[in-house]
Amino acid sequence: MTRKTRELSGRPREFDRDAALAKAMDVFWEQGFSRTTYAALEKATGLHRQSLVYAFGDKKALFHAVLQHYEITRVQSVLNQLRASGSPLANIKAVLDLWLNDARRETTSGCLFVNISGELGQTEPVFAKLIEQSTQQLVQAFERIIELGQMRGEIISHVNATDLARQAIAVGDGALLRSRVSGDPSFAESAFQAFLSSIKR
Amino acid sequence: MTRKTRELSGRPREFDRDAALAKAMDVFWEQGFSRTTYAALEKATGLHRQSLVYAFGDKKALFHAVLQHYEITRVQSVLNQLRASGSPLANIKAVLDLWLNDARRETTSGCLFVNISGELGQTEPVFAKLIEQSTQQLVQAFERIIELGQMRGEIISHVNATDLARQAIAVGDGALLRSRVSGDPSFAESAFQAFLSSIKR
DNA sequence: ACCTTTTATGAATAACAATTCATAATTATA
DNA sequence: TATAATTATGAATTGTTATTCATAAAAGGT
Repeated sequence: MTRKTRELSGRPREFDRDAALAKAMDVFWEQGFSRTTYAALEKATGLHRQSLVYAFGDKKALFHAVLQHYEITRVQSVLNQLRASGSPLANIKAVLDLWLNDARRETTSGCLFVNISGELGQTEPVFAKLIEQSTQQLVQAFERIIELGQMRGEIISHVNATDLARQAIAVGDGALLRSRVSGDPSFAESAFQAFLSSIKR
Repeated sequence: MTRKTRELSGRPREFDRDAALAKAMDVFWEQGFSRTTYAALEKATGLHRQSLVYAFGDKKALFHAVLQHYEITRVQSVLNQLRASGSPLANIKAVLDLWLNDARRETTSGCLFVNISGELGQTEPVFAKLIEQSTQQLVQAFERIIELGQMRGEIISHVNATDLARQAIAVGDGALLRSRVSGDPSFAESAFQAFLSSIKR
């Protein structure tokens, strides 16, 4: 049973829920779902496993909360960057730079959603749907900014904006994945460079 | 201990090694490494788990053999397609079509290497290196065909061939991953369409 | 002060999965 | 035909990990 807010009586929680979630997120980010153990979660959060169960439910429920936390803290910032005013190409470039930072990190490298996508596949519909929704939001935001860029003559217009938006996500996902496995961010740098150059008008 | 070839005496193996490997490959392809159990491998291959151990070694060794089998049967065919004579753009298109078939499959969807990349990360250097080598071969083959395409005027030449080659891999990996999670190949179709159109001169 | 509710924590348990054991079977060779 | 080597298969066993138990502690409400 997950307790959301403090309702009435009872011993107050000694730790910060979001801080614990952030620490747990790093573990799943690094190790995926199956390989993450409660021992690792205890070490990272400094909490007793039972405290995690009280606060978030079982392992799947905790992971679900982690995915939501990622969506709020990470995906949203990318969406904000895409929706910002200013030059469409500059906004896209800024997002690619955000992703490059993720590729360059030693631990928690790449994108949590990408890292676990292969592991989960279609076996966990709840998680798949959560990831899918974020992906669609990102595609839509890319689509809008690309359309704007096409209208302003910054971006090539002989390619469909929806297709270009999906390509952007695919390049991002694939490049971050490859850089994570190789431990070398230059793959992502290269791929992003090519993408930017090839859509520029 | 893995037995490679039939040397001398002893009871002969009743099953075909490569056929068993192909069946095992499908299980890992679908479920990844951690989630794959010997029960599932027994069911898929029709073999006793101990027979698998005799033939391939423990779970990691079996998985290693599976990865090599994938490299030989799948990666090589992509490489052949890229190195084929004929129009560079047509060759690239043919590879994207191969990948689309992988995206459209219900089971064993996507690319085995991509699917397990996120799960493994850098935790298993042997597997990471195997995947990395295949990736580099693919990048090189793309690079060559793209250079040729640029010389022939089929492909845009204001973008570096190496960067474009890495972008091609990134788009392929990312698109297959997204289509696998969503169960909808249209994402990959879209992304590939955009890639082809945007590199065409 | 007492009861109820919630959390903290050490310990137990239960489920599952990889590995190993033990034995029979099948072949080549001496 | 006896022996060594290898495989097939049912049955343990070992190890790991998520989950649950049990008890103490810390709050609010009456």
